[in-house]
Amino acid sequence: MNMASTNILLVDDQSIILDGLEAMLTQYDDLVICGRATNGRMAVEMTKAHGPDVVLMDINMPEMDGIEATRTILKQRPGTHILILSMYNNAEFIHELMDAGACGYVLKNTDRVELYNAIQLATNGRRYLAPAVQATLDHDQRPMAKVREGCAYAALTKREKEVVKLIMAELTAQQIAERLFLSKDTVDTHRKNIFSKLDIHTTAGIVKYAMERGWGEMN
Amino acid sequence: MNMASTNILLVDDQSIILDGLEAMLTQYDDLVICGRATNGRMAVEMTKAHGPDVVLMDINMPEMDGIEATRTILKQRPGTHILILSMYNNAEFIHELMDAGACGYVLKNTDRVELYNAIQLATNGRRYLAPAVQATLDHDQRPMAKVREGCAYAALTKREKEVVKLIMAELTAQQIAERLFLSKDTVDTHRKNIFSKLDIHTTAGIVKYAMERGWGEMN
DNA sequence: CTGAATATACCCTGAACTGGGTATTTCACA
DNA sequence: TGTGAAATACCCAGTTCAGGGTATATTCAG
Repeated sequence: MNMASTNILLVDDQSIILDGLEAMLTQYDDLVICGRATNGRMAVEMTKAHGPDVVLMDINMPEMDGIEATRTILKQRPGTHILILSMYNNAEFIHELMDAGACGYVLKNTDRVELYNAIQLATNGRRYLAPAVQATLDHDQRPMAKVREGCAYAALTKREKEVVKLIMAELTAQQIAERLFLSKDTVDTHRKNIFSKLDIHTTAGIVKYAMERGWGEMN
Repeated sequence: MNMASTNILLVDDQSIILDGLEAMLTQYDDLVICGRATNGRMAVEMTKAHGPDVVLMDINMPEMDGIEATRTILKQRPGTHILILSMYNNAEFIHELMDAGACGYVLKNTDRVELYNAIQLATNGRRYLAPAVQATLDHDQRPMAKVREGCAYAALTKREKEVVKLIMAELTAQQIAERLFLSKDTVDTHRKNIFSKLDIHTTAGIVKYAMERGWGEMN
């Protein structure tokens, strides 16, 4: 064999997508699905176990998201090529994943041909961004400092994440305080810190932000 | 042939999912993919053109969502069997789709076996709800009146939907008013009517609601 | 052990939201 | 033709939010 086949680890929390990807990709002779994971933690473990050439991974997942998983995987096996497959064309995601060392970013509304091409490029360590993703980066004229702040979502503390979840549950600061046995002022402080970290300034922004990251289904 | 094959129309706005479903389902000899649509309007047209036995359809789509599409399709071809494939296990969705006449409701985190079984049942006009979906219905103890109100989202007027979109864009009532050349009072009125129709009482609720319906990506 | 991050709590102020009304015009549909 | 829905606009009152501070324990990693 002049060309070794590419081992791919599929990572997505929706198994219908895993099934679909698997059925789609096994049509290509040079691709081998060496494993499937349904969250980031599992992806990290399976990468350690199977050493795939390419990890094709979603971002929004329970347990550990695709961004953290990317960082962790590349810390353990720097040679791994990680290709992100997300429904969100979002500047923060893209920046953060590229920083984390992901090899490419394609959208779920692309077709199989583009996906296959992206996988080929990823296999060879070449970078690929879907055209729409590249456009998002190009049109994102915010100063890098602002982008960085927006990227800080992973840096939300445990408590802050709890507050976000209760905000999404349509509770007021007062109600959140009661639920967490805190002062309303403390909840306000948390809220303010969240705003500051994410460079967001309204409740609507927080909820949108959280929903884009799949927090609507969690816990 | 003692058993005619089942013609299936696939409907989802993410073509990677269409590709995946197609690759997965063509493995079954008795299933034939007779068409693919990427939004509700297209689904309606293709149903008219191809007369599929089963329509396998997502809910969140641009142009026309899966709920409206279900109603329209069943008005035109009452014999069509519509199977919903959604990521959201949401009581309002389920109620509304069952009322609209959908044949079943499965989640995107189910596996290919369950999907195939659901398609078989749909083909024969039998109803199927994923276990988790059934559980959601069982645990939804709200009086039917409340559920009905929550189902009214399709009844949001054009203007109300515009307001929702601008709320999601993190604008205040004042800013929305300026954008739409309205009085701030009018925007407040719209907001109140939205709350009332959806049985929601906070901005967070509106945003969550809209995000669940895919309005985050639209327009 | 020490410094940074976290979590807690309070103050103040003005803007915005939420809920309760009422009322007019327009426009489609029966 | 008239009835109802949609869109517009206003009033009032109380609550909450959002942004600006400051401050004190506690925790945790280097």
